[in-house]
Amino acid sequence: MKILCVAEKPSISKAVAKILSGESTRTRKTRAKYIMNYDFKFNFPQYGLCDVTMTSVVGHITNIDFPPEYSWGKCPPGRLLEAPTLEVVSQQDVFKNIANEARTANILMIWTDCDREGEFIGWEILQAARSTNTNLTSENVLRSQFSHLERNHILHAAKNPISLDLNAVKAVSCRMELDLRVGASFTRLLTDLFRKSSVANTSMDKDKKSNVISYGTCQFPTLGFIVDRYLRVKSFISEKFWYISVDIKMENDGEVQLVPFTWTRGHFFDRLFVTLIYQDCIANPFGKITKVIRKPTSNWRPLPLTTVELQKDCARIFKMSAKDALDAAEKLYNKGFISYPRTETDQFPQAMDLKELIGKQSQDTRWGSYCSELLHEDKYRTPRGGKNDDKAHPPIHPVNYVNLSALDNDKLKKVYEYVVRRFLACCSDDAKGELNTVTLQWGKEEFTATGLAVIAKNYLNIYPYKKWESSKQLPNFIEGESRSITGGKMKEGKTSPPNHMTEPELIGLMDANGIGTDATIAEHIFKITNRGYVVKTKQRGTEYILPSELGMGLIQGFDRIEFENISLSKPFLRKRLENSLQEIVDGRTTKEQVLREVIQLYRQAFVQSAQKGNILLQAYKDIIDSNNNP
DNA sequence: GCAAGGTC
Repeated sequence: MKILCVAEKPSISKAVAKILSGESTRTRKTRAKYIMNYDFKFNFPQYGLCDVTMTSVVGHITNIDFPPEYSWGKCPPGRLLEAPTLEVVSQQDVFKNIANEARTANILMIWTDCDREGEFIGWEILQAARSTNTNLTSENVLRSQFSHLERNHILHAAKNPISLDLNAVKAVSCRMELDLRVGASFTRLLTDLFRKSSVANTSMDKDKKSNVISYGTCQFPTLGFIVDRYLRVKSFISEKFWYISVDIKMENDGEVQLVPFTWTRGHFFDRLFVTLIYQDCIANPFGKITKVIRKPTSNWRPLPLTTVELQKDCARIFKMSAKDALDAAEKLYNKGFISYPRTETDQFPQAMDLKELIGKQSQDTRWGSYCSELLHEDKYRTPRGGKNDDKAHPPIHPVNYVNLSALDNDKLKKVYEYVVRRFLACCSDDAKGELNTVTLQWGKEEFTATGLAVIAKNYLNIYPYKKWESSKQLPNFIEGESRSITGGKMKEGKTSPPNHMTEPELIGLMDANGIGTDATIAEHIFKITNRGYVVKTKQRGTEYILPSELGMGLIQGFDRIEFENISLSKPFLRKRLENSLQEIVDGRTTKEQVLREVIQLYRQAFVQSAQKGNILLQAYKDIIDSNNNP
């Protein structure tokens, strides 16, 4: 019996082959870059001792496109919403390797990631295998389920396969088709429209880095977030507010200390209202300490690391772009130093031997002694678990030790050190402190003062990326005592404008709204930058993302058209599609149904956009004019 | 020359 196993990426096929074979494989090179075929024997309970070939693809091997008669310029762009589509093999060498190896296989076992895209890639692999071996049918195509590479987990997966989830395959093919139809039709429409307009042509050069004005179902909501924030900052009007604050003068060992108390009611925008309350208060020369509470508090260690968190933190701490952070993580992964960097999972599988991983880091001069403390002084704690599990990859963690000096560049060093420290922090205890809260009653109003004493830094000792420090200690107040009010004032403040969009905030928004995935969020930001829709600028050390004139014009133009039931610049439609895809997976609706509904919506929007092209152009011209004559 | 999704 011969079994062909195919994984989604080379690293998985290598690791799985190593586990199943007991480390004795014959390795064959292939014509496809990065891909090896591993031959070995394995005893499957249901088939006995089998000849196994384990190989992989490198992500998708096919893509969807239009036939040549629908290429750019050959048909009106709107036709692309209904035009036939083709499946094209985009990775010939990879496809051929599968086809070759499948010739003599009795069984095909799919080892792609256990997520939606993985299911589709599994289906692509099946097509490649069937191209030479039509005996491979649903009867003898198996799908193994695994979410990490721990030995027993993989052995269990090999022995308990299920079948491909065809609903998931349908859902992905639905997404692909919609993204292509909508993206290609609107891109051609916009590009042709702006090219015909002379004003657009002369003014666009400064924004333009590419000669295409692309529309994408992820690009535009991303751009929309940035424009939205920009407009909120620009149209912000500061408002005055009023509040009461109290200082109490205390003598502590001969030293005079002013203890500031804050009003529990915050602030009000009505000056007269605060004035009346204040007048009521100042009638009393004394206030009363009504409550003194000391209670233990903790500062929680971080959750296990996801891609989105890695990118947000690298932007915040090291000022790296999301793409640079992911690229660096990718390199570290390919060298075997860290685990797979694209994951949504923020909980470690129970069976994973985390202490072994900590042990590997003990040799480091910076964090090695901390590792020893964790392992030998009973300071190790099982990491907290978050709510996310992509069922495909564990959280990002260090796999092997490397000395920072052996890494090529600064970005690699920073990201590796961050991943290690984050992991060690996860395996440490929360920081502990004591929170002291004193409540003061003055007239009818309540005020509080708080003091924090950090008692044990614990994880913070290894995790310099977060600050949690003791505040000035409060003097000893006694419950029930009266205190003279030395500084009771009514003060004025004003609301401050929001900041422009930063990359970590944008990543957070995209993640929360389902725009893009862990693997693509960075690319979408990169793409709209490259298209000239947004620019990054530094202000006082922080990098902000601002819309360009073109980016503003596009979003405002689409908003001015006011489509029915749809917004091309907001995230709702993508989120709705995401829900529909899940319904396809759950069998509550069909791919055809979703395609019909969504295409219908976009067709209406397309027709209107084509008719009202002048509105789109005018919006852009208006932005340029207002910037020239502010 | 168009998308978004995998992965190197």
